[in-house]
Amino acid sequence: MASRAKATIFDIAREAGVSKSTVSLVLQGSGLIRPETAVKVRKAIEDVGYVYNRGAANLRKAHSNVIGMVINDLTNPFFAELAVGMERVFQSAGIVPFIANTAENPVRQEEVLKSLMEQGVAGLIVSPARGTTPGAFRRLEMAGVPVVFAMRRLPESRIPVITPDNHRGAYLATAHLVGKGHRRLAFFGGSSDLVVYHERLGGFREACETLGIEPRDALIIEGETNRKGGMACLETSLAMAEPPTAALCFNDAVAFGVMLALRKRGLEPGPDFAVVGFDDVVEAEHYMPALTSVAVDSAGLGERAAHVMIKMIQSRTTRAEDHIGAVNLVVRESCGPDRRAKARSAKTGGAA
Amino acid sequence: MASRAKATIFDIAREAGVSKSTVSLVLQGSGLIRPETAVKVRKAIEDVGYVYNRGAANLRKAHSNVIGMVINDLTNPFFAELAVGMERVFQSAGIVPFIANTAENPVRQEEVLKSLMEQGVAGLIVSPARGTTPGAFRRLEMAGVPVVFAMRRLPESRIPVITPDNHRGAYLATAHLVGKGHRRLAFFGGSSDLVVYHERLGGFREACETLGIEPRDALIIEGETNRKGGMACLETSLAMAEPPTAALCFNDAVAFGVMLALRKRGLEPGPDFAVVGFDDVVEAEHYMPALTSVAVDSAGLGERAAHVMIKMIQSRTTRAEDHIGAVNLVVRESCGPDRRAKARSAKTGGAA
DNA sequence: CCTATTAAATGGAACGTTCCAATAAATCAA
DNA sequence: TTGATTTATTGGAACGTTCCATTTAATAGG
Repeated sequence: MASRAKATIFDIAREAGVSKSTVSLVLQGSGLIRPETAVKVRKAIEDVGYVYNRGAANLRKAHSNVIGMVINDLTNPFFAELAVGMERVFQSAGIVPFIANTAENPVRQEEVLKSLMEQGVAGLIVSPARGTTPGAFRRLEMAGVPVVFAMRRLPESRIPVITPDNHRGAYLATAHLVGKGHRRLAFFGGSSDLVVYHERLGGFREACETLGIEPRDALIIEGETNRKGGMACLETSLAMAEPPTAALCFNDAVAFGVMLALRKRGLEPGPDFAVVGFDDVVEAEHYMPALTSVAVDSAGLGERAAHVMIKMIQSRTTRAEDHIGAVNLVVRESCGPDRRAKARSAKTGGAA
Repeated sequence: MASRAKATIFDIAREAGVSKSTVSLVLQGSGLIRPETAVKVRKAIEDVGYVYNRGAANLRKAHSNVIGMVINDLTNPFFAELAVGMERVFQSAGIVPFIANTAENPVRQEEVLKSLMEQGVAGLIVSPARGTTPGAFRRLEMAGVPVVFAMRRLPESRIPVITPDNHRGAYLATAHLVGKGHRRLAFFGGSSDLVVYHERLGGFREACETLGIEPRDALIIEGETNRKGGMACLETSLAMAEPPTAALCFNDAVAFGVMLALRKRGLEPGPDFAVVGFDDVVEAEHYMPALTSVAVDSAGLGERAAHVMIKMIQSRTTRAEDHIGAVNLVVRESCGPDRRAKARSAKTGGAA
């Protein structure tokens, strides 16, 4: 119970009747010490209730084994998945990553980054907060700490990026809607301060152009990237002279909002108005109706980001190639039956 | 680009033409140094691209300002909320907490705890993984590190706990069901290796007893604490001779599963079978039908836990009082209308 | 039996900070 | 002026580890 002064390797040394250097060697698992000595030392370690002081060690050693993951919104399961994916590979590499949340706040992010640096991290994986200034990572670059961006990129930056293929995802989703016979489309939610927004919107626009949808039939409404934003977008669009009949949403949360708003108006998501989401969070599958969405495999991207980081650390470089992850459209029920074909019976088997 | 050897306070000292001690004082914001000197030093700090080495400082200082939060499942928004609540208060106290995820795995938890200790944390807030052995925190107690448990408690442990009033929550929910006219009830999901389970189940049982429900009409089915578990529980219960007409679920995820399974059988959650959840996650409000659930204010509990931790650190104690957070039943649509009010026409039991 | 080689263990310096005691400079009381 | 006091600044010794250069012990080669 009494927590007497913290035990150090000197205490262990005394207990085991060896020198501090020997203890240090044992701690590092060096093969230079006689097995019986090692056993003796390990017993002493146990007896004195020793806890390794990594701070002291890092003072002498070149590199720490701490990696920081900076996430913009942990309450969003989508980003939580990303973190979990990274953790998985770090774990198997014997590294314990520390996660910090910025709550989408650039000031907070600055603090977090500073703190992590002071802690002497070996590397940083960051999903930058919205509104991050381009200079925010200058200090890190100066310090030569390897950094990779996950899920989001910054406008102009040489830092390697791991993101899903947003452009293609949006293209696929839009093509799906056109294929269902829709001719007046909308892109709901998101705002232009996010690079992701431009990527997804770009895919939407390209699909419209390629597939012969007039620009005036491709409505774009910015909005919050949550349920509320989705509800607002739908209301706005339905108030127009020639409202769209289908929408690609910036993400699933927006899509859920749109479906909620439809229901509130007595419209049925799917038959009455087609909705596609983006991200394919777990909820999407269980919604009523199940949401068609672009799956991005965020856990997989997390794993990839972690691998890249480990490589960077090993090769002591601060550069790496970008990685664009494959996406695929998961078709469920929220786009209803084909518009031009006859209405099929309501019971569609959920394609997974 | 070139990351020349890390700058230390000596480099700053040379640059500013003062001694290292002066620099140290400036870094600590001591009022002892002349303002003009401080300005000079701060400029030098900026110029050399200095980053504070907290590890070195902690070696000398009494304690670090790092606090660890160990969460059993970050992908569960419920626990993510808890983490965010804690973060909020730590932030305003100038502390950057590090979050680590154990993915409900006691072995992983052990590693995480060890790593955090080695890092020299000043305190630890833990939501223990399922199946944590009672001895898992002995080392921490020996080291005199303040620990508080959040959301979950361990069977026998002197470590302070911050949890919602599970017993009362379950009691309220059960009473609500009885008040709606249900006489054959069920408790779905969870398993007895979790203390929370016993607390919630206890509330359910007490309510049944107090309100005159026979034990044989109070069905208890253990199961996974996710959607799948909920679906399984419902199936099992409906296969019985006299199936229940209402269920209190271990948590919202189970409740969602139950509702899903009901729909799959062509039954309407609410009118045909009443469902109450526990935790009141954001989704609950938006589900179809909206889920009646016991709100526990996890962010609030997180804040409370953080406050307790800060107190403990300041008063250098490892003990504190438990705190049981208030809960309240949020009534929505998943329990349908009153049973006795309506004619007893709709038979709910053995569908199929 | 002596020396060369290998194996095992060790002492000392260094890492970047803080803190204490000591100094130097400026101010005050007499 | 002189000593006492206050105000700013400073050098040196820790803190707990790692790593290098040595020392000591054990083994092999002749």
